[in-house]
Amino acid sequence: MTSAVPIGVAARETGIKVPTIRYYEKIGLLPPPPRTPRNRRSFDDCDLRRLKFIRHARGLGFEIDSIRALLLLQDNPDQSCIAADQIACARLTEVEQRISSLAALKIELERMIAGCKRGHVRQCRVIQVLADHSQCQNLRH
Amino acid sequence: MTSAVPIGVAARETGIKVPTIRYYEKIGLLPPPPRTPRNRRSFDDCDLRRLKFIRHARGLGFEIDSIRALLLLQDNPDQSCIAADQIACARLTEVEQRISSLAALKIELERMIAGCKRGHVRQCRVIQVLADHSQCQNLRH
DNA sequence: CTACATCCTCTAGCAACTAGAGGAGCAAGA
DNA sequence: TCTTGCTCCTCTAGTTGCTAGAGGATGTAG
Repeated sequence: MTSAVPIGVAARETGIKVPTIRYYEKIGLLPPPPRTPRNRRSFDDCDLRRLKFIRHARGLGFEIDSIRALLLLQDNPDQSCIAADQIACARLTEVEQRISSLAALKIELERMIAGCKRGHVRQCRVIQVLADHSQCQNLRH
Repeated sequence: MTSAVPIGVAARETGIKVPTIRYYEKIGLLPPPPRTPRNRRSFDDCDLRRLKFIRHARGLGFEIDSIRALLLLQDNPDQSCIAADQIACARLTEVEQRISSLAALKIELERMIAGCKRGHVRQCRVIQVLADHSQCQNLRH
């Protein structure tokens, strides 16, 4: 009903910036929408749904290639969804690893900052720890 | 004593790849080392320490510009170290924010995956949630 | 009639590297 | 002697996911 909106409206509705929408079209995430006689892109509800899907997935940190795979699955609803599950699981693993490595960094940074007496650089614990990795508790980085 | 090593050895000692060391020189993080008569870079202990400092800071997620500032402080040990402290604190805040947003993503991904019955894409919860943001508990992303 | 908004295309830039082309010098082995 | 292999050099272009800007067309409002 409301279909056929220009790119600016599509951007407002989906929260994706205008150049980014064009970029998604260029890399083939979004099928090229039809053009008006004045050569303007004209997006329908289906395009908007697709754009929202992309935005949501990007918000969850999925890479463009994963999103491409997820969209392909969405386009073929009779397929098994094991692939979608795998992509989501892989992303979950990534997120878990990232969280644990950031947690370690947090501890290191806190130790650094706590040790700093706010005097001269010569005695600054932040600089000292950076200069000498062996002063780190956590050896993973 | 052991000074004056070529770039390959410097790379091995510091754990930074050869092209990356050249890159750091190019962007001015590392002063251009002297060359041998055969035009080879020759790194001394001071360069190696600086490279290790950079590697450690990169490992902690500091951006190049922050590292530039930290190195400048290290080069002037009589200055106050408040600036170093501020850079570290800013990084800590970033890390904390990143952790909490990743924690939210983790919950969302887990909910998604738990809801998936591994049947057809048509009923796949992963795809459904991506397609409809309102099904998300967490509205931050 | 002019200002403003919206759209179009195309190119170039960001961070922080990484990969590859194309070339040189030197030592050890066949 | 020749070849293989290692290290080094410079330079350019690619990566990811956009973002910014140039330069131009068209429509509407005042």
